[in-house]
Amino acid sequence: MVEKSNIDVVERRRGSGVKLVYDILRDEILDLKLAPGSPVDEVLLAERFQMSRTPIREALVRLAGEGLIETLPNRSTLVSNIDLLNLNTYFDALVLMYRVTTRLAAQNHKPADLVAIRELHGQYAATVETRDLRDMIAVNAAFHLAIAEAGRNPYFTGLFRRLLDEGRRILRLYYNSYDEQFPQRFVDEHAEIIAAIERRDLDLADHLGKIHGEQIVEQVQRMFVRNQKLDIKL
Amino acid sequence: MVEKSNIDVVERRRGSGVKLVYDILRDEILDLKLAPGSPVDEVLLAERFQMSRTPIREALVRLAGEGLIETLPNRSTLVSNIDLLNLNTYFDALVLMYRVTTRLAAQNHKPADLVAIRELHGQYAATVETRDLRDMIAVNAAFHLAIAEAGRNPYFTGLFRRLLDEGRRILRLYYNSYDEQFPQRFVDEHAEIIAAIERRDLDLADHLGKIHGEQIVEQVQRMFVRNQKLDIKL
DNA sequence: TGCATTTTTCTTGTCGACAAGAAATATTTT
DNA sequence: AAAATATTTCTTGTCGACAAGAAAAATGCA
Repeated sequence: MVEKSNIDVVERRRGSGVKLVYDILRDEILDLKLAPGSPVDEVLLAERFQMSRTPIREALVRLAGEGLIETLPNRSTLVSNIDLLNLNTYFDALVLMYRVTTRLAAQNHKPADLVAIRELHGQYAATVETRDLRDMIAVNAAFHLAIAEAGRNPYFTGLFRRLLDEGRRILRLYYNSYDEQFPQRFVDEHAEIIAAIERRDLDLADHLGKIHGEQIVEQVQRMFVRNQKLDIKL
Repeated sequence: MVEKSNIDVVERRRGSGVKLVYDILRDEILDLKLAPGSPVDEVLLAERFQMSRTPIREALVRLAGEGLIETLPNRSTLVSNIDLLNLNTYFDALVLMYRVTTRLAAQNHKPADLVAIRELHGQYAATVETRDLRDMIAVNAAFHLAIAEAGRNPYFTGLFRRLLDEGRRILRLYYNSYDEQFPQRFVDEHAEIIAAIERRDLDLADHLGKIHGEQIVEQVQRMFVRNQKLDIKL
């Protein structure tokens, strides 16, 4: 009979460790399981993931490249803070990317893209029913990313992905005050956007993307103001 | 008298090695001193820079994060190829960023920004006189980046920087067929852009940015076609 | 000779150990 | 007791060595 050690030393494929650590830490940062400003200790991570500091460090370098962590030379590395003072620059970029990606999707999409988009649209509608915020944020991001992919411009898709990631953190900040009525409206707007893309109506797609983006922005700003009034520390 | 070794073992500040390697390799890639597709050997680089593979690797991970090199797992790492088939998506993104950054600069600039922009404008005019293409490309990029900085949206600035970097590589491909008449026109257009920014005329700045971007695109496309006719391998 | 298989080589991926830098703590000096 | 200085501690940065994986070369076999 094979003896099973109580410490799981998992056999990993060479090279997979970095991706594992990167993916997990990235999710934990974006879901605010790791609070902004909290320290990221290489030695602790090495113990936690049962590997040496080298692959841990590589994952951290990648995360730093995306701005998710910050490295203070010779001292420590921290989870990046969310810059709430410059939220407007974030919103500017987000709305423009909503417009551009939706417009390009109307222009460049192929039939297979619409299948994928509709699939995610259905998933989003389902998560709205369950009222699970984490799923809603994730599926909504995936839905809009699928539209961006259909637009076939990797430069825009890349920036959009980063903006949606940052949005995961921002939305999570407002978890409690999340207004439960607006998701249904978003489902309808998503449907309109899909229709415009399918009809290849570039200007309408652009316009709907703009409205949709601006409504999300407005919603977040309202939550922001309300939280400030409630004196919630950010 | 102090004896000087013929091997320069330079005393470096701890942590500076990565930045050194990163900066040099980045420049060499963007100036096409390292040809797209050519191998990047960690051991060779370690010997060249007189340091161990660890900091070399960290620099390479960062370059990979920006898409400048590609890593084939367990095998080799290469300088990324320039995707000439999808040039149009590149141009789409570039023109939009020209527009957006110029518009935002008109909206958000402060007096100090204009000083910096004008300084680079002067430098650009000077490099046009010398007809040194490498300087022209670099200073032109710096000029437009300064405008982007004045727009104060780091998301746009980041994407724009990457696009201008990629442009360094693309322009260098066409070095020989570079048309010597258009730089002077660009100097004049730069002056118009500065004036629009100073007047805070958002729509005009946007429009001029668009025209300027499209003219660069047109120029590159013309060179592209001419090179294809001449049967130059790309 | 032509093809499959084994061996070698070459490059990357991972490790454990040590050094350097900065902050925190302890010590000395006035 | 307060300030300056020395020491310790803690985390990151770098190193040299070795292992793993894949391609290339060499070998064996029909």
